[in-house]
Amino acid sequence: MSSPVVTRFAPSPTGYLHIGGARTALFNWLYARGRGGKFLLRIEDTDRARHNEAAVEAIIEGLSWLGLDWDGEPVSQYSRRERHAAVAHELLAKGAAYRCFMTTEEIEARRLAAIETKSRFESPWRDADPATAPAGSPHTIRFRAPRDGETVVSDVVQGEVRFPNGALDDLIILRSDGAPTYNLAVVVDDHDMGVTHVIRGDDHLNNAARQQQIYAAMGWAIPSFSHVPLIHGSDGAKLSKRHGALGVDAYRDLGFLPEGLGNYLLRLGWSHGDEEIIPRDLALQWFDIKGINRAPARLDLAKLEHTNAHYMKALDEKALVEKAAPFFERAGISIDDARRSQLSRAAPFLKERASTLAGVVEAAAFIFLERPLDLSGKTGKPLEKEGAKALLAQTVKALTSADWSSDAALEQTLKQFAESQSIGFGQIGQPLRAVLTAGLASPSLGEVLYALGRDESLARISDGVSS
RNA sequence: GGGCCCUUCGUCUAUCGGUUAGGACGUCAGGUUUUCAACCUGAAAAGAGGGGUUCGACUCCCCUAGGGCCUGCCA
Repeated sequence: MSSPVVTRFAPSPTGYLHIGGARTALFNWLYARGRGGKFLLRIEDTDRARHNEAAVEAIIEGLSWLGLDWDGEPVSQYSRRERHAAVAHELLAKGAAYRCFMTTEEIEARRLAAIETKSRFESPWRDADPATAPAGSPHTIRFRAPRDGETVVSDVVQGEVRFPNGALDDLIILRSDGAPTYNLAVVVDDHDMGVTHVIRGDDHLNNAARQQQIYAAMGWAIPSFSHVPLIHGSDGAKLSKRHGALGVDAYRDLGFLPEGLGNYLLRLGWSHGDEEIIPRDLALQWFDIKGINRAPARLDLAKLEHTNAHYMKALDEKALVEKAAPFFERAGISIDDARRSQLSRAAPFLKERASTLAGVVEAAAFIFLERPLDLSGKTGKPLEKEGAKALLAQTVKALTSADWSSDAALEQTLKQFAESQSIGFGQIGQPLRAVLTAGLASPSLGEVLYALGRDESLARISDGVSS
């Protein structure tokens, strides 16, 4: 019945994978992979200045990090420029395009005049006798777009969008240096690559009309178009640098997991009933273009964090330590074997309290404090209480002979100790927490002791007693 | 200026003519508690405005306002 789905992601190499681009890539990937189709990658580097290896690498890294794999090699649009030029000449031969000898100044003047008279911008060469052309002069090739009537783009997201042809002028498809322009290149490449579904940002909706005219002129089948709304910043304006992170690499460096960012991006502008947590396998099952909203969505960091926290909790100890290690290194805490084992003991409680990998570093700060801890000021206050230090000294004794194999056992020891002294847990808990963590945010005391380990814990308490 | 798109709680969204307009994040208030979180319970919070169509509109149509995209020998 229907032919296999082929989608593509076609970013221009800007130096990073834009967060909005990541979302359209995700949509394309899900649509293709969820239907046993192909997902292709093409770099829109028609403009020579954009033909830049490092920028391509950044996009590839971003996609890989997000777990979006593509079929075949990434296609460089630049490398296909001869094919594009050939199509331009084919259009010329068919009479669907013409040579235009206008200079930049002439174009500028005509354009202003067209706005002035509210008429369609047109090149005088559109209807000129080719014989009158100044032979050998530099010229562009323009597409001969229909003057009258309308072009109707049937968009899966936007519905039927009608463009009066009078508003669409004859665009240049081949520059005077022989290089193709974007609108020609996209059409030729999408056709040659067998793309069946074009899913892209709605900043291209207007282009779709022009592109459709080229498809028609070439007699090519028009792919299914889906123009998805752009992502906006928290103030509703187009996402830009002042809104913060733009590239997915920046979100990675902030400590977000690809699963978390991916889930968040998926829910931004797309929904499946009331579902919020949608792992990749369910996304593959559920994703459909029909669920995409028509209104632009704003990026909300708080919700991203919440979504990410969910995936943090799903990480096992080993993965958590592995993934968080670079964040510790960056904070100047090198992770040796001893620290690695402290971290993995603490992992179950750390991941409960951190919504990002960077947050793990904060949550684990109490573990890597250097002895002796700074107990000055408010931090040491619980120690000033009558009998607090004596109580701590007793606690050391109780803990020395305790079972250190689990946080629950340690918690139990502390509870029993408090009972044996007939005091409330708070009385021992407060000074103990002070000397163990110097007042930093930390998990339950059993967990703190277990994470620090016997030697470090007892040393910290003794430090406190003699402070 | 012209063409096109959009408009439900602060934010992401559900609703496909009949609902007390639902959920999630965030916020606030309680609970739990040895700190910070997490967690649990509850609350406040929305159909941009105006006209139609209809027995009945968030839902369909029109206008207005606001926002966005395009209008390049950029993509």
